[in-house]
Amino acid sequence: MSEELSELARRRGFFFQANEAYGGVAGFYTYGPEGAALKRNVEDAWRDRFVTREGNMEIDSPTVTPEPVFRASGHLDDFDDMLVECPDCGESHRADHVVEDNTDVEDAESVPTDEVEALIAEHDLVCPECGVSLVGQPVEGFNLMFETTIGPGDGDPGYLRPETAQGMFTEFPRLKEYARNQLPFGVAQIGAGYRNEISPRNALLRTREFTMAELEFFVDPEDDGPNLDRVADVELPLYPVEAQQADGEEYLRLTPQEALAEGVVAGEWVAYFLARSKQWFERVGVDMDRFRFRQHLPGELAHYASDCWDAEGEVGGDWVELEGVASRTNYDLTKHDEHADDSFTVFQAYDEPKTVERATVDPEMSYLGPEFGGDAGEVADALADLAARDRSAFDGEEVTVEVDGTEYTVPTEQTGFEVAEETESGRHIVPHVVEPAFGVGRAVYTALAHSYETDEVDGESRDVLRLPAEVAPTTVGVFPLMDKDGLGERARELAADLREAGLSVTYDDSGNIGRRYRRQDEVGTPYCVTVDYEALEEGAVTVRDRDTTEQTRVPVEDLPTVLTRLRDGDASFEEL
RNA sequence: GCGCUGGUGGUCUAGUGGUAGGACAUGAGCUUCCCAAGCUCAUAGCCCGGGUUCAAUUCCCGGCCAGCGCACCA
Repeated sequence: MSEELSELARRRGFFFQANEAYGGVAGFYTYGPEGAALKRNVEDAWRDRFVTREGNMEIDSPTVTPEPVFRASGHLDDFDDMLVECPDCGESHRADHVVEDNTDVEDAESVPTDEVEALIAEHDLVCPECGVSLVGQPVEGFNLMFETTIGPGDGDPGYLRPETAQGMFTEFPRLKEYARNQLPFGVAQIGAGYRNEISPRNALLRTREFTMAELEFFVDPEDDGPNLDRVADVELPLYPVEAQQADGEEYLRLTPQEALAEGVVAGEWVAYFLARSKQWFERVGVDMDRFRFRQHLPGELAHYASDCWDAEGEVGGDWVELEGVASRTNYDLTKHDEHADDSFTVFQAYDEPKTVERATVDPEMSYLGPEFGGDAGEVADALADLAARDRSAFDGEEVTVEVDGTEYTVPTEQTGFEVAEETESGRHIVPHVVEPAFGVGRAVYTALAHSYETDEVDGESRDVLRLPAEVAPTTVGVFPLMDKDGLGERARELAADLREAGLSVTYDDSGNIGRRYRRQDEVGTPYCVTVDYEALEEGAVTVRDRDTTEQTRVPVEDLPTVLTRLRDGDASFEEL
């Protein structure tokens, strides 16, 4: 199955290994003419669904990203695996796991590699596979991010982004302004991501450079969720943790409301995006009989996620992850708020301003300065913290605070302590994020695999890609029945007219008519138009439907409208 | 990264220590004309490097790539 599909993909120009003229390198693919058109159409459909129709905004941020961003996001640490190889059997093991499993060391992942080597020597650890000693074997860090240098010389370290999401997070301070500080709002991006996979596999399914389409949807967790009535009729095939642990293949088929009511899905926005995702996958050609949402097992969750559902499609007997809908909580924005200079919060006004009592200090610095010298500033900060935390500490004559292990005692009258009423009109919150993140190449591959069929027409087998008309690389093939008696000229003219009307058109006059139909079947062209003698006389042509191979006559002047409606799903072939 | 298998026109393949044959596809011509028709002609190939040899696409070693399994990982 996947072999046939790869062969078709190569032969017909959907996708193929990149740089083959130089031997090629694993994990990189070029989309050929058909594939690039298909991919673009899939992306356009995604943009239509998750940007335009949701009222979200789209950005386009750099792929090269400076190191501090990933230090903040956690990718520098958490995308870095320590590997140690057995000298005897050659197995590679996660060095931190070997240490954690055999010593009382916890969180070995955060220990430097040379110390991990020392730990292995100290405890005389052995290969979990064959029992040979690992002492003296080098422990090597392997970070899945591609590293680069920004600028000349040593420059600044940078990385190719492993996800587009960080672009939405790092630019959040400006984006929230564009959203006029109103939650919820969503920011989307379609673009390349990079992961230096140890072992790229399965054509487009695990590559080192790949296109993702990600939506970061920022919400106030205390606000109401989406209007689920709009997706009330969508049935979600859910495969929750409990079902997986019971080793069952039983899926729950629930609407978003039911899934929430029964506690299967925790978040309203997650439920909403699962429904929208399912609709979108169906729209671009994923077979709903080979589709499910699988909940991440606890140990499977990424470092930033509290809950995650994967959209999966079955290809060749394996389930392929197509999308992850993750609750990223406020992890990322909080991290960037800590590490970066700007503020990653949104001011949420209360319905009614609140009056609160607040304990504050206004220390007399002309006293603290001479008394504590260079530590005076920190003492003042400590007093402010203490006031907010425990106002009773200021009841006596003196107040004592601790800074870096040293105690400082200050007369209360010098602290400017007071309890005052303040009016609060709102609060600054760090929004939570719900993230539907799609692998575009995986969606394209799965749509191809699910569309690919071999059937029989008049006893002859034919390969056909039953891609939805909306995403098919070419919408219409135009053929002269024969290239003579003016049929060719008329057909070329018609092809040009249809292109002018915005349709993707292929012209073909080579070989007999049946062969030309089969060529278009193989690349998934949904409609073919043939110019015959009657067309010259009556001004009507035959339109042939890919899936049924049936034909009907349509007046030439109606053709641009009819074909456009067919492509956009505003009409069906049977209605013609 | 380890193991197994493989790498011959665009695609799929046969075969050989003396540089290769087929099928499909593609292009031209004739013919035919609404579902892969026929004939003629044409284009086009032994993954890369090293070794053995008079001679390597073939044998050996290494590499790269692919598929699968393991490991790793979204």
